[in-house]
Amino acid sequence: MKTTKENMTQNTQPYKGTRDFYPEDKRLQKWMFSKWREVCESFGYEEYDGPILEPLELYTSKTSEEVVNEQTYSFTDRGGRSVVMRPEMTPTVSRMVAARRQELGYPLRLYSIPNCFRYERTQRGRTREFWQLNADLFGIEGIEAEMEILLLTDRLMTVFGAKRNMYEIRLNSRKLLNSQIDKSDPSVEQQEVVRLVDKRDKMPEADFLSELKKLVSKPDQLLKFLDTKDISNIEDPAADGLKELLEMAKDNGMTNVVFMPSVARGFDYYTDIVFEVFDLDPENNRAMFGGGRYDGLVAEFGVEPVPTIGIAPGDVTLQNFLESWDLLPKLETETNLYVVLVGEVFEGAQKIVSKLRDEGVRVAVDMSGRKVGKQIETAVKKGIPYLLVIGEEELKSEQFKLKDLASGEEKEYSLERVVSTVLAE
RNA sequence: GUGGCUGUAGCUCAGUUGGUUAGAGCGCCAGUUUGUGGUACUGGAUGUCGUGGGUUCAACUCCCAUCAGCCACCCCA
Repeated sequence: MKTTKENMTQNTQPYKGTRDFYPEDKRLQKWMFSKWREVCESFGYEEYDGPILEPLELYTSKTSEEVVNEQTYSFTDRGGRSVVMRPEMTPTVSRMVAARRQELGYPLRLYSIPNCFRYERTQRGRTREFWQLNADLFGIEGIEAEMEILLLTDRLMTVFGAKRNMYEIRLNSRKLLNSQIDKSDPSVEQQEVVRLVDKRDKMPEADFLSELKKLVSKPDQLLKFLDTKDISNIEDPAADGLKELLEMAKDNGMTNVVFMPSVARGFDYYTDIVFEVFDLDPENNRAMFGGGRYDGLVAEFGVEPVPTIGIAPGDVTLQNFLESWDLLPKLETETNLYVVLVGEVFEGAQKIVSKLRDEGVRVAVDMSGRKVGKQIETAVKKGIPYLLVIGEEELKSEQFKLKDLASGEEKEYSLERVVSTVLAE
């Protein structure tokens, strides 16, 4: 059978919206995830995981309608069940908490880094498979939970080298927003107004106003609220928590936490405090990720409610952020030593190599039989820092030529010195 | 789902008002007498010009469709 060029290109491309992770890409991902883990664990969050596949019902009435109806990868399994590949993690973790509602200790701190799938048109910052950190705090009703999540969010940015002038944490409250909507018109459908408010910055102001007038008979009260910059001007009991939270954030030196009445978030399950982390780079001015309180979700599984607040930063948006602020590190290969073989010494060299591995050196052996120059080129290409030459002479003398590939320096060492030199870095 | 832009070697691109053997740089491979790379020199491979159809004596260049990528909207990580 003839393989056509067309087939070749199709076969080597990853499926639309997914990414192949070659070693240099995977290194970056591992680096980001390890930072996420480091920060979460420093707050006492424990890692969990759940299945990629979930029954469709898990998402109906929990996630936003559009996400469930139009953006899921779904299929019917051989038993006739509707199955989806998880578009987000929150329903899964809520299900898990509900299942062991009584035996889990509260406050319960959980985090996970799941890959999620959404059938969407791809664009900057948006793929069809993505990873997101989900960190959730269960069992605390008070504003202290929000405060912890804000501190966590802040660290999740600064751990990557982000400065406070690079991003802003914008706070609002669904409860407050709904209360303000009620005041302007008690009969109005809150959810629709919330959605409209969420879109305000992205549409012409005139359109926003005319849309708003369709939904609210007396929009002036609401507009006044939306244009409020200083929360202390708002006299509404629903704003109390927010005021307290802003005060606490300020006391903790978080100068980039602000009140933003237009922040609403798309998911239906949020109940009170919501927030978004904004990239302040004018070239990439957008919400990177958000979070908020969703006190009702666990109770959807028929158990007593568990107050919950969580955040979910994504890998793609984070990477865009780090790129635009030049915060991506140069990551090197995990391998620290490349062994060049000269002559028929493969078997003899294995004993040396095993000793090196026993000492914790990560060694790759070139058994290609190519000339030394070619073997060195390969080591350089892979970015391996050290090179060890093993031939008949070395096996006899037990003295080895260790080459520092960056400087080009080469020295004769005993195996012991090889180990200590290579691991010194 | 809606709209805009783009699609020529692995990568970045050039390719004249359609004209007959499609180019450059980088990269890649090989060699410069066989145990040492990153410089230099020499040589080499690679593309049915995203795919399919149409117009034409002739298409990489024009038209249509399709796929893919990018960007914005929608939604959201």
